[in-house]
Amino acid sequence: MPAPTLRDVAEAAGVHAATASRALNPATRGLVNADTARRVIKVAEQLGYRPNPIARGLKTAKSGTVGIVIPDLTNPLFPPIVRGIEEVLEPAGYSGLIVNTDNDPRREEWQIQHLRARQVEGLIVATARVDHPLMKQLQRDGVVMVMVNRRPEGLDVPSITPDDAAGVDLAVRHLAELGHTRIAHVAGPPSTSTGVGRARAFRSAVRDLGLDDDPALVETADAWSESAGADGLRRLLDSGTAFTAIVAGNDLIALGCYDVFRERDIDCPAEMSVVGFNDMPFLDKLRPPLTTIAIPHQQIGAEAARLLLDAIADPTRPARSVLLPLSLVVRGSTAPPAT
Amino acid sequence: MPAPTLRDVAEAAGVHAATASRALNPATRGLVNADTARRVIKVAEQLGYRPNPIARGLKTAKSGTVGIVIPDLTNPLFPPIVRGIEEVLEPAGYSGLIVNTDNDPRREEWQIQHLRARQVEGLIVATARVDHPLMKQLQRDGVVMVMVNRRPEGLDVPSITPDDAAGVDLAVRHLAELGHTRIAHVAGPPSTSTGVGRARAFRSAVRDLGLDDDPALVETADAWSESAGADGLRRLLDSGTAFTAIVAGNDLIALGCYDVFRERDIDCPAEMSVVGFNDMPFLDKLRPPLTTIAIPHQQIGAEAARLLLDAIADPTRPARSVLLPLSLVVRGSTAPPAT
DNA sequence: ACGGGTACTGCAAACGAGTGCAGCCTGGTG
DNA sequence: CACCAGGCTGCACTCGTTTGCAGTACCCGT
Repeated sequence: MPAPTLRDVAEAAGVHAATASRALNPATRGLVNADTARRVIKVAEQLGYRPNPIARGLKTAKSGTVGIVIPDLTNPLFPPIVRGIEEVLEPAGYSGLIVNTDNDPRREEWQIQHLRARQVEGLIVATARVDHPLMKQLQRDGVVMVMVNRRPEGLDVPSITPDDAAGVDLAVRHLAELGHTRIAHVAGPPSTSTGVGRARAFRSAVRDLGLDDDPALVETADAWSESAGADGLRRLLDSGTAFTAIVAGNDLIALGCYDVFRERDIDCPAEMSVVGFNDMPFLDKLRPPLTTIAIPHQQIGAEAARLLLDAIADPTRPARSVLLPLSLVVRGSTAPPAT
Repeated sequence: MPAPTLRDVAEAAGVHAATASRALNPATRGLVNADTARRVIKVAEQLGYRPNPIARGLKTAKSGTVGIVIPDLTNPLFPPIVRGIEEVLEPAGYSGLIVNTDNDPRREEWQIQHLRARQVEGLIVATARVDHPLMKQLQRDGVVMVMVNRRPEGLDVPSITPDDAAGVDLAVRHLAELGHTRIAHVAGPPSTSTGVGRARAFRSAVRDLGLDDDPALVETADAWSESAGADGLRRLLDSGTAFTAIVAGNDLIALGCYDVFRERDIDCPAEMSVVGFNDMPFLDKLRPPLTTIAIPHQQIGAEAARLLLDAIADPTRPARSVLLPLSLVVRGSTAPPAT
């Protein structure tokens, strides 16, 4: 038997479809006699009626879906964010459509086209680059969206980002307290807001704490990856600059540092300390376990979803952005410098 | 300006909406004059017309979406599978709706209800338990679905599973070749088909190779988790049974073993070898890097999606199931037994 | 008794696309 | 010249739901 429709319910309850519709919708229930409403609801339940969101969407121009655009679901950074998003979307009756862009702008554009064709009511975007024409375009088109994790510059869009500056400060301060004075930074790619932001924060933290602020101490990796991180550290080491600790742009870059440690027989943490960023899963299983900055991923997702729902409800509301506090997780990769 | 509709296109091309519809649909294009068709298509392109899948879905009772039911997206096992799924869904014009069940049957039921309400055309289910009444129910209801990774017993549903038996055999054989004769198994929970399946395969591999087939050598963990794995190994160790190598039910359980090694000061691999199962990311970064059985996750997902699309196209086609081959990845956690 | 609320409920028209059926025109044939 | 077939195109209805408007019935006050 096909799924019961609103008409079936109405008929069974002896009312017109319109009345049934009103009775079933909490917002319009007040318009119908309380008894009638009760009866309709009971019948609907008995028949196992489920409103057809497609038909509803056609009429209301609302699909009850939002697009979630991430570079790569396989990156352990994102699943918790997605969890957070769904956690708040779901009770609100929304579902998320997840797409991967593989960091490919063409693919991204295609995917977003596709999402828009599917009538998503909003977008949660985790693929922001510093200069991101597509995002500008979307904003002009009046697509409601919120950025997570990263954000483009000069674009007035709500965003949820970890408080990178505070995080970097935490890392540098920790190393300073251990006694390090020459601390290096292997930064993320300058095409990402997080890359430049953390680098900037690093310099200022170093200055604030009165440590050696030597430009030679910062090197940028050209991707958020292990191998790029390893390359970065190699360049740093080869340059001859002296340092006893490293703040890595993120955990993957820190992992790259581990590779170089092994390759060059550097003892971590005895000879060299390193702190990561993000607190990916399983970092505590490394040898040595990685000291890192923890980001409330799930909370980021949840907050982003909340912002998006707000924006959907009232698109005129001014963009609001949230900075989430981070925390330092001390494990085994940091120690006082060798004397 | 609102998105152009079929009517807009028709009007701009000077034809009736019905004609435009036929011209745009490759299947019915033959019904309209080739020139007219070309004109309509061109106008559609110029206006940037995208058919509204909601409206289309209403008429055709097809939503172009399939549900993907997984226990927990945060488990690194699943993202690659999801990638694989989307990889084949996407070119076929379908999208996937991902839901998490948290291994909670009530939640699972609720989520699946929700998916069905959203008119998904099929389900890819990764949460199968050995005895799974809900799946039986769904099958009776004629929901087309395919199982990935695990499968319930006594249910005639297409499924894609790794060839667990072959994988376990690979692991045991590897250890045997290194010279181990007393090999233990920390199995996954018996409520999952993979748990019992691998345990069964373990016993038979051990027998085949003529090693000690001692029931005391297998202990079951009551979850696929690190802590459950650790508990399992502790019980095994405390029982006093002697063994020099462990086949873990999966990588997380192996990770739990690592915890116990540290806790009891056991040197891996010198005193104890261990091999995992699944080849999660970052296993190579552990100390020692974990030897494990690699599963073609992405391929599993892709294959599952293909099966599902087939089943959607022709629901009468008999259930077909696929067993995917595994491979052994030798890293640092296995070595010859201490003499 | 009548006018004016109020409280419901039904009617019908949407939303955007797909589709059976009927009608148009054209060209060819007898 | 009449007729028919075939090739295109348009009409109108449908999918399931929402919603403005109109209508009915009832109650109240004057």
